[in-house]
Amino acid sequence: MESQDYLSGLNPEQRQAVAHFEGPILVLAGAGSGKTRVLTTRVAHLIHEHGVDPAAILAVTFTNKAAGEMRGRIRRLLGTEPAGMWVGTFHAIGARLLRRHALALGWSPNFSIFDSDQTERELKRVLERLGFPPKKWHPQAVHSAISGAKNQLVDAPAYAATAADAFTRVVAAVYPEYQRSLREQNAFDFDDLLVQPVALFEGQPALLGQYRERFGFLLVDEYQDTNHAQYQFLHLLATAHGNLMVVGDDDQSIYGWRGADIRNILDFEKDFPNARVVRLEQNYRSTARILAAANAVIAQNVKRKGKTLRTVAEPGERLVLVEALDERDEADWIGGEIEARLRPGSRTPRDFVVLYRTNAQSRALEEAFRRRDLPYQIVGGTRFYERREIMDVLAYLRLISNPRDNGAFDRIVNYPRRGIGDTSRTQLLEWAASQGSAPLEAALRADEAPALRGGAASALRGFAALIQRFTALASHLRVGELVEKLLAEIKLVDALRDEGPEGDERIENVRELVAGAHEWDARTDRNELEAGEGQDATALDLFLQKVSLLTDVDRHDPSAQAVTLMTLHNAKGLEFPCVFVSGLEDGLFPLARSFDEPDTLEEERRLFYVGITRGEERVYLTRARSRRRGGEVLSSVRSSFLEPIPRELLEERVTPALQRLRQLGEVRWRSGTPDRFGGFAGERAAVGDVSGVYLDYSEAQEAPRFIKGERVRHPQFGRGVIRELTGLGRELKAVIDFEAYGRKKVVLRYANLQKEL
DNA sequence: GAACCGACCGTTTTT
DNA sequence: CGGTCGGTTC
Repeated sequence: MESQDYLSGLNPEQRQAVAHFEGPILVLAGAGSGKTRVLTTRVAHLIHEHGVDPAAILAVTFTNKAAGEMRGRIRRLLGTEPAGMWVGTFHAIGARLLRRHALALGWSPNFSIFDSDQTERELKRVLERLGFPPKKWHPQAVHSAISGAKNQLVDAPAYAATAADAFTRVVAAVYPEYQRSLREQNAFDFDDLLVQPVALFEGQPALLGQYRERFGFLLVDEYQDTNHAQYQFLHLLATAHGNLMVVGDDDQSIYGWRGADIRNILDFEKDFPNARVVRLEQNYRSTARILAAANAVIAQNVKRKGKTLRTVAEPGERLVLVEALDERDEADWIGGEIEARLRPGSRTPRDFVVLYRTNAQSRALEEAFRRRDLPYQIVGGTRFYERREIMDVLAYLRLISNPRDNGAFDRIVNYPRRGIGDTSRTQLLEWAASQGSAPLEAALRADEAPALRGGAASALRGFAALIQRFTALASHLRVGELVEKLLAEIKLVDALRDEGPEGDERIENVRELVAGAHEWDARTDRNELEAGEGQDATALDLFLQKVSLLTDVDRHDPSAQAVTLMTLHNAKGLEFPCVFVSGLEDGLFPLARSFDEPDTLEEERRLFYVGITRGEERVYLTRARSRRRGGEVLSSVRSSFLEPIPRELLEERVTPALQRLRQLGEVRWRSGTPDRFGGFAGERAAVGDVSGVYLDYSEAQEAPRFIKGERVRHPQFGRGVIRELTGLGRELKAVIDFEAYGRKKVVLRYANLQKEL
């Protein structure tokens, strides 16, 4: 292969980036500007032209799937496997490092990775143990506080030093305990996969030196979404030689809420003063009209590096702006439009994607698609690996792999039922704690526990023996065989069948898991097992760690003949001929809470920008006049995000149902104005559907109006300050910090609040 | 020890 | 509205 072969198809800027050899480089790559191509081609170029050893390259991608694709494309460019190159997400790379060096940190290589669910269960246990009622201090909230701290590389002592109010003091107490119990269980949470490698490197300069030497070239995709821990990780490795290429787009930074720091990309040139900067502004994906709309939207943002996408593409069709009656009508219209455009040979279901802001919106769409028999695949929402039956099987596997995983033990000790109830379980756990041993160990010797009934004790022993037997099997069986043997042994399918109708779907899911395990066996050759990951990890360990890091997007199959349904967040990096962005209503998109802070509103807007720029040929922007949200019907106004789009780019339509309604004339719609309630724009309207006639029964608001931050007096609780206002009309609720009673939520209709002057 | 039933709660996005 | 949790009952 000659380098001009793969360089010839590139534009000058792309070529500049690809040809860059040593030193730091920032590639600001607009949507659809061919950044994946630049990344992969540069890797190929490094290897082919500069003779860089593939093993000296570390490439970070945003999803596992992207990692696989990148490796594949490089292989095709080179004609050989880039052996030894590391490609993966930050989390996967972190897990890989930890597997190699777990012992140095006090973990062993068969560690469990706790997902949010397991993390929150563990936090709940810790909260209880420390005497904080989990009802008052939500494990979820504590989790997000700890997660935020970890992503900022703030450890437990540092956190405690800054804890100021009641909540942070609780977190400060929980954090070290939680960390201790992770270690006790030989487990890491997601955030640890980023934080612990940094701790490892910082604690062991010699080891860091080895990796610095090994990874002479680093490449990072989606750099705008890195958080501080990831930043630190990269800098530890890259600062010495400076051979770091980061690719990203500040306009597509959408993960601020999980700690991503947009400053990482904005300040790259400060971090590396000698950095080269290349801008990719030529878009190859979308029509000129789609691009013009996207540019108009993103131009509203203040905090950006500033770039404008160009295209030589045709103007294309105008964007279609659709107004529907409600979410059902919206979904139905979308389904109808897709159906009408399906032409075998040209448009097929996989050409379409429907995007939404919140997962809850998928329900109406799903129903509409079912009614029409349109094939669809939902990405996200209830994830495959979070389904109960899957979690159950995985809990078995996790316990087999890591006998100290107490969460897994707890989950399956009595599933399928083996006569071990809460009482026996509690007794066992207490006894185990008093002995200082893990529950599984204790179960093995359950007959020595004084408090346990004989029946329970022997059931526990049987269970522990079963796990032990499979632990032995795991060292030489392939994962697929192991799972099948396990399922037969515990008779899970029978248990599921007994659960009645929904058991069938669960059985299907379990079968899918088994198939997945076999597939994984087939793809993972022995070399990888032996060479890559050290002697101590079994195939099962690797499988589990891999599975824990899989995301929904990884399971998305773009070749399946189905319409894709997913959140805007999940759509990053993907493209489709036809894109629907739904729910464009103030309060939903942008989401109500984001109105308060300009930064958050800008992030929301970037999300919209991401949505529009997914489209190649056609973009639809849909909204509903009223929408059911959590039991109440809200009427809403069009999203303010639509305003900057020039009218001549748009074709406005209404759904047939709304059309009919308009012809009936004279309907009093009291569309809500962005209000002083600080919350959802719009007001509650009781909408009755009587043969297609919608009536507005919303009530006059007689209650005095309150605003966020206002001082009020409550007949019972005394003085306080309004912190949050939610719900509308009669359902308006306020979260108030009372001077004497702390935080309470009250319904204004009943509370009889007075303004405090 | 398990099944059923009612109360309550939350509702952004994800590795 | 839907799901989870806790309590009650068999």
